[in-house]
Amino acid sequence: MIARPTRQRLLETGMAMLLERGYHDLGVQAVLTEAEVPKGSFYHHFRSKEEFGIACIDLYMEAVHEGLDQCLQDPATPPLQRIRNFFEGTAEKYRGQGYLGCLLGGLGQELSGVSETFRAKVEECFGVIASRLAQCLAEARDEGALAPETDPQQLAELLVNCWEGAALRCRLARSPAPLHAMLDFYFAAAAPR
Amino acid sequence: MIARPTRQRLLETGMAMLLERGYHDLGVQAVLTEAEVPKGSFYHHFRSKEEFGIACIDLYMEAVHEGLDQCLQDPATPPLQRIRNFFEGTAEKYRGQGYLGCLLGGLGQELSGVSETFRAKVEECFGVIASRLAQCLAEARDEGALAPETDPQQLAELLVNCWEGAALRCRLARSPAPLHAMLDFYFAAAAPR
DNA sequence: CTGCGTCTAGACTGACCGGTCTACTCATAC
DNA sequence: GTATGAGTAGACCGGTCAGTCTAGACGCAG
Repeated sequence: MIARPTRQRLLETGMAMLLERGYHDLGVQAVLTEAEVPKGSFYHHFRSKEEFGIACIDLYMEAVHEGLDQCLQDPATPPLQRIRNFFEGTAEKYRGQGYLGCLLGGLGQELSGVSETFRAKVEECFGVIASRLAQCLAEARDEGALAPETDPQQLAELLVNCWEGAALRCRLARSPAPLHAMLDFYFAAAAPR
Repeated sequence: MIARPTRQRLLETGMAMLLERGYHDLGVQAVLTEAEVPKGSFYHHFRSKEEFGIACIDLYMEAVHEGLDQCLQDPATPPLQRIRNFFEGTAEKYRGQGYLGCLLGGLGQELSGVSETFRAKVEECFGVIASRLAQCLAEARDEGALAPETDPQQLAELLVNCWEGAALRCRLARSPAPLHAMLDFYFAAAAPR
């Protein structure tokens, strides 16, 4: 017996609640109540709240990778458009959550001054995402859709960072406008002159 | 008697500690210990922790406005360069704090899902900053340094948002590189083609 | 001097925190 | 049948939280 439902339910509930409330404002008990799981089960599946938080990030990243898989590997679409599709899809996801922004950005901001574990985790996640985008940007460059002297990794990091800024603002303003404005600017600027 | 020293010391201490630890991880007692102030004084000067947090943001904004005053009103410098100077100065400030990023971004991320007071406050602050930048961008446009069809307010909001993203990443990576990369990209892209 | 408001001082309160503990259920193995 | 171990159940623990309360220090007005 793997008791997948309980553990999975905890993670899904936790991921949603962490996005809304952040880490320190979210008590373990609140997750348990929401997921209708007793405390003993929680500490059976997770050694600590911190480990639980990290596991929630892992679950979040699974979804991100799925999105990247779906968008970035479509050979029928030009590489830059694939990237744009990925972010448009992400914006759509945000909409469904009430424009609460990105879990990585949220936990990264809140915890990176206080927990080396979370700081390193979130930083690593951003690096991984950027690397996948960079691959696609390199393709775009090789096809001539970007200037030949482009550094794909740096351009990808920049994209991720600006996206996170736009996601923060979308969270503050409860609006998708900052997301789309940022994408428009970025893709207009990245194209070779 | 205004007892400026105590109140001021609390705010300065609180501002620094909020930047590092965030709101919920920071106990009132920790601020008191650091500032060497007894609890009675704290609740004499502030009605609650929330009011204190807002006051810390106000103090932070005072410094931001000083920076804007210094940089944006220099008639000897072209408008776009003035803006760049402001952000370079801000990056320098971040360096002195160990690259902990921006207090507005930090508190905005952590609290906007949980406190309407803080959400509105931070959103307002970003709007104010963007408006001041927009004025300067309008000047730049009128001088021909930007395309005539530029919307200064939108371009300013974009700048603020992307800056916050870069500031988050600089906090995560403990490095100024994301800040400068973002500025390079922005100013290269904003110039008319 | 007395009286009063501002500010300092810190013990104290009740709620809630993360985490532990023991007891229990139940499916499977023998 | 009995034993085993994963998972459920929630009472309980020490510690910490934001906030309150009473007491006193200090400057000033009369």
